[in-house]
Amino acid sequence: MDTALDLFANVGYDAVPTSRIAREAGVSEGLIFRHFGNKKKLLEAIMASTERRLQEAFAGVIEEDEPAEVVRKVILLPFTIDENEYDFWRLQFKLKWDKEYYNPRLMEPLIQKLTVAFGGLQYRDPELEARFLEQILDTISTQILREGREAALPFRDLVLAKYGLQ
Amino acid sequence: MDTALDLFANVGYDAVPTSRIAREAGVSEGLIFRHFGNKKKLLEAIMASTERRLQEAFAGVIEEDEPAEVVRKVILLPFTIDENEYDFWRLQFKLKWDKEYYNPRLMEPLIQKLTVAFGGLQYRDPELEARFLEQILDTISTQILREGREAALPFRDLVLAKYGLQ
Amino acid sequence: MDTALDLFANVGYDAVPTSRIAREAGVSEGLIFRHFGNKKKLLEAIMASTERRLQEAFAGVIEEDEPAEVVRKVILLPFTIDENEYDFWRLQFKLKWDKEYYNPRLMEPLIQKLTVAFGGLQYRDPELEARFLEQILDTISTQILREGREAALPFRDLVLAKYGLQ
Amino acid sequence: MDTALDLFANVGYDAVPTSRIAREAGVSEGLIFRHFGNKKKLLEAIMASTERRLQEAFAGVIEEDEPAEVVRKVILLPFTIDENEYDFWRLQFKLKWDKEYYNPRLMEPLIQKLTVAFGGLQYRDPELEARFLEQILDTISTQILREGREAALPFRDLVLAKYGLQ
DNA sequence: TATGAATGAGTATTCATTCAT
DNA sequence: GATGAATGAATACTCATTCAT
Repeated sequence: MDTALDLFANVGYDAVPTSRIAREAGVSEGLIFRHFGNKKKLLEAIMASTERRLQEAFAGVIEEDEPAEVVRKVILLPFTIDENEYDFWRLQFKLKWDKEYYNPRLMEPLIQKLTVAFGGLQYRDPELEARFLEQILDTISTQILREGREAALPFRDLVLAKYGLQ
Repeated sequence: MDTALDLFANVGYDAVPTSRIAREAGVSEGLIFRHFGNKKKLLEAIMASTERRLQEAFAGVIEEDEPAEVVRKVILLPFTIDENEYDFWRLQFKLKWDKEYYNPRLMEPLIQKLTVAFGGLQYRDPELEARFLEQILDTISTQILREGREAALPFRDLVLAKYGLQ
Repeated sequence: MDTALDLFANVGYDAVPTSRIAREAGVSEGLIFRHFGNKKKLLEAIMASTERRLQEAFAGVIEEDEPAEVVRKVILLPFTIDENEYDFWRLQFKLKWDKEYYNPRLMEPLIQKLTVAFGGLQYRDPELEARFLEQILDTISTQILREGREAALPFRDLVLAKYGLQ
Repeated sequence: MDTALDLFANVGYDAVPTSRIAREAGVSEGLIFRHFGNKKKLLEAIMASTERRLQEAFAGVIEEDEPAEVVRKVILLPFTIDENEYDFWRLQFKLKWDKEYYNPRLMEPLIQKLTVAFGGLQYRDPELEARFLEQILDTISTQILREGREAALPFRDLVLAKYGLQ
């Protein structure tokens, strides 16, 4: 699964043959099918952890109750991703364009938490503001995944400033 | 090329066989290769118009000189895309994750125009602000391409308001 | 036809596409088919001159009547081939292994002339001797076509000596 | 490999599609590529045994030390080829015209053995004589492969007689 | 559990040939 | 007479999947 994740994320699901996954993983090609049934189910097995990983990532935000802190923690969220998980998130972003794997529902808990926070901070349209910040997060995450954490630091500070934080 | 663009954008370059492109285009498969040489060159032929299309899209902004108007026009830019070109831009966004086809240099003219504008508007770090707005553009464009123009209108107004416009 | 001869002889009939023949000949691919009908007939058009070329090559021998001179001239025959015709004969030799194009009848005039000559020279089995010398000719021709005229000179002298000539 | 050898030898490498090889061999086409990588490597796998087969064929000659016997055994060599190997040698002869597969070095051990033998027999230019006899071998082999063993017997006896043997 | 040989449907690409101009 | 766009059957090769061991 690690090898498949690496290849799916960096080469592409359709572009990578199961023979290559097997070779680079050092197992027989047959084993992949014995284990996962078929190539698509291998992808699904990898994607299955998405919900759990998101929950883990959101945990710190969800248990925070001070509105300004919620916003700050959300902005810092993309920088807390473990570098070992970059491939996983890269794959997520790539698959966003395949309707089949795009599930906007997964971000809802974060959106709701943010909506409450922006409500507390007296924003005119808290939900719109929440959805907008989520998009900015998306953008910053993309930059981190493509160019590395360092490259995104100026944006982080700019966004924090725009929300009157730090 | 139109058929290929449609399929590459909505199904995926690697996921779509040349036989399908030929069938849906109503030509023989051989013709594709006679004309473009190979599948990759067909993609490149499609992508070759990127620079020109971007220049056309940017034209209205580039010739504007009033700083606030520059910013406003940039924010409205994604809404000026012809719906016939949606497939083309969808393909662009999909291929962003393929290093081979990602060329950040293409956005530089817009970034520079915006930098000058934000300078004129007394922003503290005009270039950073320009690059940030470009990211927001990216976000809004993504939303338009995935959910349609209407869905992005609230964001447009929010962003305009944040920049003190309208 | 010149280009096709070159390519058939040096690359191979099946290995060379008509598109390449057309390109290297500087004509359109269509013209080949307009002119010759199909690829095989192009080959046959080239091969059609075989009989005439052989007759021309044999002419000097046929009109010779002195037995020893006949043998000598036959031995020297491979060295009289015009270098411009090497491709043609290379093609002949290559096609010898295709039953379809192998026509042993063509050598009969030479064999008969040699048989008479060896008869006059009191050889025990003139026809066998004639057929044997023809094979040696074949061998020397092969060497000339593959390594050049110079490389075959020692053999020529050896064979002349073996037949008590020069 | 047996089927491929048969077809390459009797139809031609370029003229025979891998699909036909697979069909006549009773295996799937994919297996050919799984096993040999590509068509050319299949040919090379067949040709790889050339050196060994030649050594086996030469063995009887190499261990002979009596000069006249060496010459006799060389002349008889083409008649000792197992009929099961005719396809293999036919392929060799066909490929002689492809520079890529023509390796004159392989005959050197035989040439050297013959050179020594002709030296012992007081021939004026032993090496030239050796190379000439090799050519005659080539001629006789060609005849055997094309017309069968019987057809070449008269030549065998003629050549033996010319070298004062039998 | 794990392998690796085997498969057959598919995939990009080639090629001889046709045809309208 | 000559072109070049177009074709479709074929061709080498790939790939997900199966299966006996």
